[in-house]
Amino acid sequence: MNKMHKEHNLSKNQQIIFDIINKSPEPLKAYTILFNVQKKGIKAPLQVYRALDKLVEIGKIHKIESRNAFIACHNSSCQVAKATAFSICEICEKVTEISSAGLSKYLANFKDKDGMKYSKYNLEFFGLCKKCR
Amino acid sequence: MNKMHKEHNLSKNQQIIFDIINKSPEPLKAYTILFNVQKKGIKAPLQVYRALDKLVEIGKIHKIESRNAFIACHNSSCQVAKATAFSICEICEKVTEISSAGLSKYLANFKDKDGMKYSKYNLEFFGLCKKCR
DNA sequence: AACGCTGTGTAATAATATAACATTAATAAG
DNA sequence: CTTATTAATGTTATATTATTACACAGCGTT
Repeated sequence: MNKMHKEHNLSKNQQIIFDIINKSPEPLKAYTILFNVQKKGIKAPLQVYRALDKLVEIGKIHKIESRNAFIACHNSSCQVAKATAFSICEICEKVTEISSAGLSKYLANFKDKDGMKYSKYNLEFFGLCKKCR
Repeated sequence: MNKMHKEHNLSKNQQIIFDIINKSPEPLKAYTILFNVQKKGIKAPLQVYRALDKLVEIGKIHKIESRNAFIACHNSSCQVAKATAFSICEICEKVTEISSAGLSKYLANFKDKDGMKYSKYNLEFFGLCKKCR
């Protein structure tokens, strides 16, 4: 089983929850998702959180830490679940995933005072989006 | 006394809570703080959260978003609570504030695809600290 | 069949954070 | 000094976010 890219066949719950996040124009919170999937038989928070955990792990979605919300990855299947950057509008709360080769290169190579490099990072920029300015 | 910037005279509750965070070698969570200050007459979560909000606002402490925990600012350059960077050890959970002129300059000047600059950012690096490697 | 692994279902509860309202302290303006 | 205004406090209740614990089902491997 030597595949370059392991295909993650999503399970039923994972697929349901991914679809909802993927279709949403804005980050969704866990309990918002729960509310939206109760008609599909997912009744308990844990069912949602388990799917979210897995989806984050495999890079299909990202968690916006400052908002406790989840957004689908649109970076052509972020093999970089480990290197995420977002811009967040402080008025309308619009969140956009930043994909900048320069930025990711800079951060991936960043070394601290002790020369230590890091395996993972999350960056959140805040400001006002075009509309809100 | 060297006053480069406006002194914020902390209120009673703010001072109590800042002292605890400032003395702690590790980030503290709101309810950990609450338990630790109940002997000093602070009884309710809201009293803690209000002090935390204020302390974050004036840059005396920072919130580690991925951990829901608070750490004192030891970086003379970030009286601005607007540009924060941390390294987090995924094993021992040690958190260190990064102060790198290069990094902060790079991020402060970062423009996205639309040429937009941001007023604020928070960056969290993850990896293993020296001890844990 | 027995095992290990992943996923599911359910109930209960823990942990994190805010709303609403009343009061008091500190500061600024007349 | 007095009043207006803002900042901080105290208290109760509640909202929001997330996990623990336990039972079981499906599937591929041994």
